[in-house]
Amino acid sequence: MDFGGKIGDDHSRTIIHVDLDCFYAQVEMLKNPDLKDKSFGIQQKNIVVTSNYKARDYGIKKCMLITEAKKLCPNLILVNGEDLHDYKQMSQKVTSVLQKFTSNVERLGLDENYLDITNLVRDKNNEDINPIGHIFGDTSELCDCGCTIRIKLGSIIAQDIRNELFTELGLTSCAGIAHNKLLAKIVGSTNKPNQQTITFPDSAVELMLGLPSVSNITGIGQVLSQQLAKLNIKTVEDLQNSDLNVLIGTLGIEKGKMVRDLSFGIDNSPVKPTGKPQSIGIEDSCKTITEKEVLEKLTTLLQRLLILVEEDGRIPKTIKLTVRKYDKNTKFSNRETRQCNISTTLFDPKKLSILSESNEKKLLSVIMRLFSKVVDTRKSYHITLLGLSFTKFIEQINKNSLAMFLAKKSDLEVQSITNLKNTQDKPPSPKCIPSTSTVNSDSEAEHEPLSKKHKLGLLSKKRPQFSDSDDCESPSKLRVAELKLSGDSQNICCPPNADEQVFQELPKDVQKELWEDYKQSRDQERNLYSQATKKSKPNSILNYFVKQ
Amino acid sequence: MDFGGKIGDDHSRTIIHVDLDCFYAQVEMLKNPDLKDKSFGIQQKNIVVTSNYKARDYGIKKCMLITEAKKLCPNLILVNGEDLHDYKQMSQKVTSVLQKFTSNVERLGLDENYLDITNLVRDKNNEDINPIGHIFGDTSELCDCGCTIRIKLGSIIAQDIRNELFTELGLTSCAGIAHNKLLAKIVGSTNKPNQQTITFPDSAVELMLGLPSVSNITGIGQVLSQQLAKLNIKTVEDLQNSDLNVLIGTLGIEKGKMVRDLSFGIDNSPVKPTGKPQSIGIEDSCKTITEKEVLEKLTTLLQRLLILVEEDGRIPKTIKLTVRKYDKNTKFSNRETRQCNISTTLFDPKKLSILSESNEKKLLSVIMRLFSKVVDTRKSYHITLLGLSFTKFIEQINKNSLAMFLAKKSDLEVQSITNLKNTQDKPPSPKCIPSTSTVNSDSEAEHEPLSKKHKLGLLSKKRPQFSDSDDCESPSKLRVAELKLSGDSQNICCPPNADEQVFQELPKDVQKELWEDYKQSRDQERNLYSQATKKSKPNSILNYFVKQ
DNA sequence: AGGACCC
DNA sequence: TAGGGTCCT
DNA sequence: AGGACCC
DNA sequence: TAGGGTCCT
Ligand SMILES: Nc1ccn([C@H]2C[C@H](O)[C@@H](COP(=O)(O)OP(=O)(O)OP(=O)(O)O)O2)c(=O)n1
Ligand SMILES: Nc1ccn([C@H]2C[C@H](O)[C@@H](COP(=O)(O)OP(=O)(O)OP(=O)(O)O)O2)c(=O)n1
Ligand SMILES: Nc1ccn([C@H]2C[C@H](O)[C@@H](COP(=O)(O)OP(=O)(O)OP(=O)(O)O)O2)c(=O)n1
Ligand SMILES: Nc1ccn([C@H]2C[C@H](O)[C@@H](COP(=O)(O)OP(=O)(O)OP(=O)(O)O)O2)c(=O)n1
Ligand SMILES: [Mg+2]
Ligand SMILES: [Mg+2]
Ligand SMILES: [Mg+2]
Ligand SMILES: [Mg+2]
Ligand SMILES: [Mg+2]
Ligand SMILES: [Mg+2]
Ligand SMILES: [Mg+2]
Ligand SMILES: [Mg+2]
Repeated sequence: MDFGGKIGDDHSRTIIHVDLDCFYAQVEMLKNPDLKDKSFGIQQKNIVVTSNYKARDYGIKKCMLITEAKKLCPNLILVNGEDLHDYKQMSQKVTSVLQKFTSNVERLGLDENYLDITNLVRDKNNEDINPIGHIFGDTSELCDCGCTIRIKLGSIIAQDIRNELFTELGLTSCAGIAHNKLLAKIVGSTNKPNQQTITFPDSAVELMLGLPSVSNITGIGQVLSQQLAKLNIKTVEDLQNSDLNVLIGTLGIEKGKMVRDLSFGIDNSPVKPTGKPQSIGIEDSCKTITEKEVLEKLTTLLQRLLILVEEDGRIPKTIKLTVRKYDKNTKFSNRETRQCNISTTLFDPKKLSILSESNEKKLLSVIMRLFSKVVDTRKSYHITLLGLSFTKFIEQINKNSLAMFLAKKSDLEVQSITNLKNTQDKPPSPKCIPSTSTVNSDSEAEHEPLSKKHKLGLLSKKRPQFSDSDDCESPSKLRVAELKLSGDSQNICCPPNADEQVFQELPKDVQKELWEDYKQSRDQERNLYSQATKKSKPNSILNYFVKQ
Repeated sequence: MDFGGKIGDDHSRTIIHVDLDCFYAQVEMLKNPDLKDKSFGIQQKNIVVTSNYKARDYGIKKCMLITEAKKLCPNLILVNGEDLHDYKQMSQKVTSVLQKFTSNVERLGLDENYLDITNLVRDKNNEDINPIGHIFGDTSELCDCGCTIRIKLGSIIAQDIRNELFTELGLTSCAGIAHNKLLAKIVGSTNKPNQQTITFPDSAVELMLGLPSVSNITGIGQVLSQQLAKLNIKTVEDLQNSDLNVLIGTLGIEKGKMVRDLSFGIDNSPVKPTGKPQSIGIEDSCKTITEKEVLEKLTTLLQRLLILVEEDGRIPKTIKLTVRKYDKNTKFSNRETRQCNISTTLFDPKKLSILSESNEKKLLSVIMRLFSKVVDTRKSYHITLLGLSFTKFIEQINKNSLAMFLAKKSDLEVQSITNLKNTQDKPPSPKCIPSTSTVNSDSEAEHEPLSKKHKLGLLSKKRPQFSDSDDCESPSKLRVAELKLSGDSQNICCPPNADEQVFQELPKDVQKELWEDYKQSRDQERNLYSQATKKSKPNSILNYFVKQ
């Protein structure tokens, strides 16, 4: 079943992975353009969580200690990024832009998205085209199953997408295009920032072998890496050459097979459309606070959380408290959580962010009750982190969620915003389109080709404006392009409650039949019965229960 | 917020609870009618899990030890009931019958179902009617919010339902009708077997006070009972008179409020439509088996399990092993479980119950690997129970599940099978209709008014046949009855992905708008883009990864 | 993965 | 205590 | 409720 | 190490 890892490698899909450049830093530069020509980092307590590319020239790394960063770059400017509110907001805008291309968009963290664009590039049978951007690997022998042209077409869509992110939101990004998620993500990281790269299935092994260690493979984390290290498997090559039975022996059949497949660049995991969040939470670490400070902190956290809830729009059903206690031998993360359901009536559906005074007291008392389950409040205690999050929400059925639903079901719907003239005949105008093919991997790549009038105020509600006389065509006018999808199943949707992924894999005629069945069926109201006149006598007596 | 427990008691719904009489025993009597005039129990290892009502006359209780049962009734016949296959099959048939009345049917165990029949009795504005069956409580002062007539109408539907269960499946049952699940279930148990009982909101407190102890309240189990006992709360009256703040103090706000509400008969929990099972499992206890017997047992369990899977029709994604080790101080149940995902390709979609030889070996090896995670197989061990279950399944989108889906969405659709003449003008013919009003609570109530020709062979595929000349009208000819529902929203369905319960609570016009929106929206295929010709140069070099 | 609940 | 299930933590 | 994974 | 998230056990 498993010869060298090549068996079972599905070439049928085309996936784009989009990763924003130094995301938090970009958002801060949009908020304060003065930062653009300076080296700065985003500070969260003791660490620089990310930095702009100018700062990276000094050797600043993500999640570096402030002290170390300052050693490398004494003039480093620090911008506080402990409140993720603005980043989350921008992140959602990014995903919304991507969802205009396909509804099958999966988020990963705040700055990454996978798009399954198979439907957008399928069955074109086109003449060969030149892809946009970088190509990883050898191109002398390419697979002829159809994946090659699809991936090349994918590079055009990726350019579209990145253009749109830039013109609509002012954000630069990287993209990777491949036949699976793993490869798309990894290949996209080979040319940063503000570039895009494709790779074809035959280069997968080479791509994977370029990774420094197995832990660089998405899905292989600390624990798995350590387990593999015990088997003397440290590099991707080690993993490729490992004995599958040995892997299965210690990792189980599931992880064993998966991990080895990954080392060959094989990854059949689907792009799973990300819906509304499963949880909304905030946390704040602190230097060992005691006793009554806890209530204050929690009150503040709750206020902030409620704003996020209001932006989300759903009423939460469950609250969870996270506590980290001071612990000298802090090897393991030692967080503890308690959760409980909350009354949905605590919230005013018209204004989720503001609780009545009494409801706020109630919620806070619920929270403190959770706290007393974690901490023996009779003794003294030292807390180093408090978190609050809501999980589970009342399902919304408003216009918005209905629209969301419709978007999900119409997976074949796509809007292409490619400016064909630009991408075909001449290099993209630096005024509206992030450069790609002319960019090298050196640090000069970081320029942002924004016109002055294109300053996007993050805090202003308006979208960027374009003058008609600009030499860049308006990207907001969506174009219906010329290539037609073959195999279009017009007006066929995945019936509700049906698994969309499964549905998409069904033969077209079966899809059609299922959809027609669904449409035709309508409730017959037969819910009728007649009066009855039969008498019956009331029951009596205490302890009337038939025992057993 | 909480004065005596009366606040927040929602009278708007009408709920029927159906509970089959001595369920396993009834099924065995259908399989072997010779048992009908004998006292017998259903044996599972050392216990009598249930018995027919003839046996109960001797004092046999559910879950009684065999030894004790034999003392009470030395001639007790024992029928082995360790394999639940036939009971599960019949249970599903019961639920299917009930789903003809409303799609909102919630299962509880194998022999109980709740039906929310609000839509079937709503807004009738009818003249008063006489309810069918018993009435619990005082009827001199009844609530005039509309709940009274709805509950009375509910008794007619309950009779319909019980008739249908008897004529279609040969099963007798009890029903309780009230404005919430708690009361419906409890009031139904006041007259057993083969009877039905209604109660009105004003009798709720009296009904609850008739329960011997708080543990008789559904939702209050061993742990909660013990916690309450520590607070000196043992009877329902104790609970009603308890201090809510004290309850909240030890149980938390959630459980505290709920438990006290329950003691007053307040229960706003919705009837949640039961879909396909979340898990399918079997287990077998044994007298401390060792070493290699385990593989044999597991092999047999797997064979049996696969038959259930085939009957379910979905391909499982996860397997779970349960192990109970021998433990002298067996105070707590000490089961341990391990689970893992399994390859969906192990199964032949055409024949789920039969694995290829190599796939069976693979699955068994997966199972044994799970076993070795629980048990240190190097030492000797003593296992007293092995269980295997599948959890998580590939979502089906076949004709069956589509039909299921359609049934769910057409919640207003109902088929009434009432023989109006029978219920209105004369006592039900004992030949087809389970007696109700003529039945007393004595042991004579257990008769089954089946004609000889009405023997239902559980193992025969045929439904019971009725001769045309029978004095009972064919129950399989569904009748459209005379009472029309007001407020019918014809052809309005709950849009997919929308919470049906929420949807049902929306104003009719909003429901209509949402449904119309959904229907009108159709995908616009705009998924088109053009070729691009832009050149780009292939990338190069090993260890090309932009670090960080 | 275990716990509490239900039949 | 059998031999099933559900949802929560 | 905690664990492993991702950013 | 911050301050978020996801799904599994
Ligand atoms: N362990 C981490 C990793 C990242 N982030 C945040 C900060 C980043 O800005 C953002 C995106 O993560 P990336 O790894 O994509 O990093 P950047 O986008 O900042 O930089 P790059 O240009 O390398 O993608 O998530 C974080 O909070 N904690
Ligand atoms: N702890 C329990 C309780 C019940 N059952 C099984 C045997 C019963 O036949 C069936 C239904 O449970 P009931 O409590 O409804 O009992 P019966 O239907 O047997 O009797 P009754 O007529 O009292 O409802 O479930 C079980 O296996 N374990
Ligand atoms: N065996 C059970 C099943 C349910 N409930 C009660 C308590 C739960 O709080 C409530 C919620 O049931 P849901 O099915 O709605 O589950 P969730 O609370 O998880 O909501 P969601 O469906 O949004 O996940 O039902 C219970 O007490 N015991
Ligand atoms: N953080 C994550 C999320 C998912 N997965 C992988 C492993 C899971 O086995 C697989 C399944 O994802 P699903 O969302 O399909 O979840 P389930 O396996 O629970 O299926 P179901 O949706 O039927 O519950 O995804 C992972 O490794 N890490
Ligand atoms: Mg990233
Ligand atoms: Mg990034
Ligand atoms: Mg990793
Ligand atoms: Mg029962
Ligand atoms: Mg019963
Ligand atoms: Mg109880
Ligand atoms: Mg368990
Ligand atoms: Mg946790």
